[in-house]
Amino acid sequence: MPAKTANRETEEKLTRQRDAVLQVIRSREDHPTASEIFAAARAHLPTISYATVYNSLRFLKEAGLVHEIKFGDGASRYDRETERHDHAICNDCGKLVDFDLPQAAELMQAAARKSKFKPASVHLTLRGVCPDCRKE
Amino acid sequence: MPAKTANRETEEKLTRQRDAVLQVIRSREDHPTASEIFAAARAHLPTISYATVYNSLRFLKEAGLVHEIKFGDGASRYDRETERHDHAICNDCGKLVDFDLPQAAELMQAAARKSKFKPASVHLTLRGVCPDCRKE
DNA sequence: AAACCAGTTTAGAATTAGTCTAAATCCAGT
DNA sequence: ACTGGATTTAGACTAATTCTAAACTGGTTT
Repeated sequence: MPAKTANRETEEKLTRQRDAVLQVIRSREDHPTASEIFAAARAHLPTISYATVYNSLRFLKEAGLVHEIKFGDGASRYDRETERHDHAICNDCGKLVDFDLPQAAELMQAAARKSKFKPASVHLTLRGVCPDCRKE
Repeated sequence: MPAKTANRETEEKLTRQRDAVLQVIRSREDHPTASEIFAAARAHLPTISYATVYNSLRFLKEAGLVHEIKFGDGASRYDRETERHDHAICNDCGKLVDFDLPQAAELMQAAARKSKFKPASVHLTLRGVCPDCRKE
């Protein structure tokens, strides 16, 4: 799947700083925190500030170009994958992996029935042990 | 379902402060934050400190008497329900509701297959609009 | 009962993630 | 070049939580 492209209006507002932040996220397989993104963006744009990283993340999120993942444990993480998907977290090493459960639509209906909410989205989190940690 | 009772060892260590925190959580239908618990516990035990509330919450969590819910938005919330269950969050008013999806065990297997993790637990989050907000 | 000790509580300092503010800078249109 | 709105910057600020070190408990031991 090719990376989502920005629409006209978003593209016009994609300043050097915002683009640097976007490129950092797109260049990584993992899910960096704001502070990791800040460090990596500095390598390209040495004067970029912390606040600008946060501002850029908000902008990119609202434009639908990146996805924010919040788990209780510390800082938000950012994901280049913007389609709906689920997450697995390793209880040993903390690794965070994306996957997609195709039955999500049915699940959402089932959850809506149980809770009486009008459904908008569902998200599933698996906790367990990742393949690497399992070997040891 | 009756409230889970503490085992012998836990019961011995259930100091006045820890018990006050537990009673606050058990007395509420909703999911209070640490600061709400602190305020309520002070009503019974005027000298209890913030740090003790946090220490007590950690103790109770480890003893399996309360459950911590962390969503990205601000403070952790605490839940008297300690059995596995899912959550629905209202996008309008922020209300947090418990429910249980009986197909959780199958879901966990499906998620484990997709992610290649050794599964330990699953948790599902529905976002949508709660019945109250829907009326308006 | 005085001394002791491990565990607990207390108040406040420290830490972390993220937001806010106000001044400086940038850039498109005149 | 000049202006105005949006953006960036550095640093102050806030909120949630953890840490620290001293004081306090309550149950033994002498």
